[in-house]
Amino acid sequence: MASLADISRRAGVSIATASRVLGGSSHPVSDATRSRVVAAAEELGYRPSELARALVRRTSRIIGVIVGDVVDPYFAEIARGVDDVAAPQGHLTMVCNTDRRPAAELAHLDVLRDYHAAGVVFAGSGYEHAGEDAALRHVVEQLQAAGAAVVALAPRDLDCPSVLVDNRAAARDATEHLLALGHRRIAFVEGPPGLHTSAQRLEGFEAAMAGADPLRVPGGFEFEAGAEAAARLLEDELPDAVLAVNDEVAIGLLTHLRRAGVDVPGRVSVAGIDDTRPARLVDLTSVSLPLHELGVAAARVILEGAAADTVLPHRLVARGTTASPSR
Amino acid sequence: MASLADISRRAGVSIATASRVLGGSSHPVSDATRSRVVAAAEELGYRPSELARALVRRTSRIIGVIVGDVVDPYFAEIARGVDDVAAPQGHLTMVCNTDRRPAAELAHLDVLRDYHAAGVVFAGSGYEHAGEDAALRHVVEQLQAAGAAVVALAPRDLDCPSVLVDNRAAARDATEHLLALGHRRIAFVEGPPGLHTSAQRLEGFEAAMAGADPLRVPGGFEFEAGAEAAARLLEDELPDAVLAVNDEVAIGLLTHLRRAGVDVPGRVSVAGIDDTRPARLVDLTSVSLPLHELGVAAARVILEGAAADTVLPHRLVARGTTASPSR
DNA sequence: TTGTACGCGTTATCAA
DNA sequence: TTGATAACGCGTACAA
Repeated sequence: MASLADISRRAGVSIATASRVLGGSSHPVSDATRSRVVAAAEELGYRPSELARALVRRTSRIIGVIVGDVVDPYFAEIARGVDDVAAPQGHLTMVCNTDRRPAAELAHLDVLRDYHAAGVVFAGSGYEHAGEDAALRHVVEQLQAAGAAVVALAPRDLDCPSVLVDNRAAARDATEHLLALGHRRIAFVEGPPGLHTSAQRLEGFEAAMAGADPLRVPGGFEFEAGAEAAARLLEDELPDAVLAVNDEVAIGLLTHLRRAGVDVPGRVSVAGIDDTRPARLVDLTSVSLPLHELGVAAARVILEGAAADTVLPHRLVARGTTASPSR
Repeated sequence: MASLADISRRAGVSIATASRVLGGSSHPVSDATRSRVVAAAEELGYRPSELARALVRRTSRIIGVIVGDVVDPYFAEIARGVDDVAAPQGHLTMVCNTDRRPAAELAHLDVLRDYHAAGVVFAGSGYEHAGEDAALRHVVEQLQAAGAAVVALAPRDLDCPSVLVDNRAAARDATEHLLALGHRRIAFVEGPPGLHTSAQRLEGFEAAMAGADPLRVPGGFEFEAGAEAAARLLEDELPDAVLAVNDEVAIGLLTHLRRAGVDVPGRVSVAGIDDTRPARLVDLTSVSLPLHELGVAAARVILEGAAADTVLPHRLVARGTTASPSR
């Protein structure tokens, strides 16, 4: 690979001038030499070393996206949004899988710092009173001290800008949809305990159910949790409707109920939150969250210094799994 | 951030010795000084700069995964597999989204080269007679010349090791499943034209249908293509069964058929290939491909020099969308 | 307008 | 066993 030294030699100029024209410096260079340098670079197929550049500039063009699981469409959509604005600007998106383990998160953050990442996006929510919090805050501070922009796309106990959705309102809207259809006995399948997002969605549900008869079932964020919740629900008396903390769980629930011969939405209505692609596949009523936009916004905050601390809008999408009680 | 120089000063040794103990060199260092260096590093929270290290070693610990779309579970599973072995070894996984455009692929490869990536994984298939081929081969050669390991997980006209699945056999197995159920008029919804994978799956279908009555419908790799294929099928006489080039298309087909009031599998059987998570969600018969393992294998080839040019096994998974013709 | 020379943080070669 | 010192490839203050 041709280096600046090669170019300068070939163009008969100093390494500094070569750097100035090729690095897009504002330092004046005569048109004559400029074109000579450009020609030489062209001929040798010059490409600046991002490594060397990052070393001296003290910041690379790497953006890390911390996700719980790339395979989860919630995170994939966000990652896609980040990459859609980062890639055209020559930045590289590092999708860091934490497998939903705080320790893995920490490890990834370390590596990101070692590469002098330009920015870090926390795609998922943090835990309330997490033990790793001190260590986490420490790395984040180091990252920021090194000039990296850190953005959170879900509630986290971190001192950084954020772009959020209103989880409480999302859950409330979904619950009100169910109420408006005429349901009264509504169950909520909860998310993983301790997660901010879980708590907020539960709050939204309970707020909307004030006065009514709120039922709570433990759950999680994954398909299996939905299936288990369905089993539990089937043991007791079935409610009129169920709102799950997210689509994944709602689909697990839906699948299990239907396999057990329960008519959805005839006997029970089912709704989720997130509106990821699978929701559309099974015609699930859900609350559409601007996931791709969340990623786009995060990238803009990092690369263009866009304003942060905003809340993006969501909207309910009524589909075939919710209906008025049949009588 | 503390550098080697800081450590060496604090421990009262030269930069060289500090590097030797902290960099895990085999060069002998007395236990006394070694512990002094370790202590100093501990106190200052030393972390080697991956950037500087990569610059001198001429290779970074970055692995690029070229995918058509991270949101597509096919690619997400592969990326996850790569990361699952790369992360524990301190390597960073760069998921590069090409949006299925060869030009974007090229751009990403350029950047990967500029960062001296340790390896590149091509997750998706290449096009037959693609115009970008010359440029592509060129970058790949440069990458390899720079010491990067390149691995393809689908047929590509590239001079590099590969870990594959047998697409022909996968399509054949699915077709034979349909035949074994008693279907004769079977349609195949094709993939994007020109893609190797599309061609191979079609071949497998036609091979199995030798003698029978093969029907072909143009398609693609996405949900919408399945819906359109369903519309087209509904115009003419419906076949007994349909095999789609992948799950995504099969699900589009399934959804559209059912919305049109067609009984699946009562009237028509539907099957896909890939067995991504959505297939399980809608109880779709499919051919399970070892996607995660593909990613794992690629990472092992890159990081551990594992043997390549292997073919991983697949297996048919019969579910609720296929059944014998009812009469 | 151009060039010299130093620094970024490592690794590696060669002496001592 | 330890230490100078030269790369690696680039940006940039300073000098010319």
